[in-house]
Amino acid sequence: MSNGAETNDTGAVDEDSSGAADDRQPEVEAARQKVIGAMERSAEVYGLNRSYGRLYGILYFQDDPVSLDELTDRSGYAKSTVSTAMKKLERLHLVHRRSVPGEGKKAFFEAEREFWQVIQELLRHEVKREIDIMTRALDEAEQRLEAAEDERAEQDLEKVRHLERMFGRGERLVNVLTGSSVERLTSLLERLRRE
Amino acid sequence: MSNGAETNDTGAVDEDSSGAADDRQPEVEAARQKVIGAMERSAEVYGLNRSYGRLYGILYFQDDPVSLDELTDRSGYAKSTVSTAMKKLERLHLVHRRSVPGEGKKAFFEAEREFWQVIQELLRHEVKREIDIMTRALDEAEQRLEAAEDERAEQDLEKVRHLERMFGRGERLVNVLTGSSVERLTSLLERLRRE
DNA sequence: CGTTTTATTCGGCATTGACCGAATATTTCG
DNA sequence: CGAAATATTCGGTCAATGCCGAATAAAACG
Repeated sequence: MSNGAETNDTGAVDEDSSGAADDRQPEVEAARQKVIGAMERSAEVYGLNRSYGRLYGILYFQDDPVSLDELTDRSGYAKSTVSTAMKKLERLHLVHRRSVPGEGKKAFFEAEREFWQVIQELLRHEVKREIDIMTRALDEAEQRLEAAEDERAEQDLEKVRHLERMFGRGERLVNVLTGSSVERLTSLLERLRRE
Repeated sequence: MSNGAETNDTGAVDEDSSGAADDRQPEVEAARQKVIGAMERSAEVYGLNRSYGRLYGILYFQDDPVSLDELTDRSGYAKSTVSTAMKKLERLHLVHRRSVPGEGKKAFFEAEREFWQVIQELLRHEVKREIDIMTRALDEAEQRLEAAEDERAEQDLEKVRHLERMFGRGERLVNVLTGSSVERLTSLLERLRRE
């Protein structure tokens, strides 16, 4: 607990590129914390844990990959907590695990900073899988309902088919979104806005 | 607990339009349960509770608005649970609260069956609000960093601006999506696929 | 192959959240 | 306005989750 203020209480942590400790300039640190705080909030809203937002935020501002130990220092969480959090963040494609040549087994992490990339991966894997499962359930339900000749069955059938149409559209949308490059999609968006 | 099988254990619940009890045709009921089960799963995946998926599913298959008491019967949950669940589902724009003329205070609910509608409302309210909050945090961070003349600040500034660009795009996307009718967007999607 | 370094898993505690039934508030109707 | 019908809130219980530190496993190194 009391995680808000103790982020850099360990004092002289060696810094990545500029070489200086990063709690020197209080304004810079305040700016970072502002953004990281917003990320924590976002994480919470989108169904994740605040800690994930925090950890992602820490990574976001580091130029070079960060080791597990350094992350535990910077975040204030226990190593085990960070380890499991990293596993989840990796599954969400929000961070990447790196290994650094001279550093043995040590694991390093870096933030994926292109959100569109993250969204695409999520669509490709999680969302697509959900659509597939739903589609299978709908198909099976449709077959059962077609077999049963019943007034009740007719009404349900209509509703099931409505769902099938919507999920079909969803699937096509996902295909388009995951099949295009970021550039193509942004230019498309621009065109859209002007039309 | 044991929610899977006890949905219609109360026997003769009066049925809406067709007039017949709906656990007569086991095939029809099985089809429904298949779909409702998939909805429960989906709810879970998208960060909601299984019970919400279940309640939505029950509503989805009813032609006419359903009262709280009937929902309680059909779902097996306590009235208080259903009440709070409905409040949340309303906030998510997944169900609408209706009042029926002759029925006094009694509240009725019906499912919003057009998912795109749901998504648009969600974008318009929740997502937009999140984007706004993040944007404010980023602006403030940017100002602080512009004030501090520091090598460190430069690097952070770059990253903050990167976030601002991404969220700016996100906002424009949300605007386009919420500003267009379903028809326009589906036809657009079709065009997109063919290009 | 043992030792060292590092990551992961596990058991346990504290917090949170879901759900319930009872109590309370609100609305409608006579 | 009082009584009846209905919805909501509240306190409590149980399960799930987050987080920790210790124990274990896995990998790299000499």
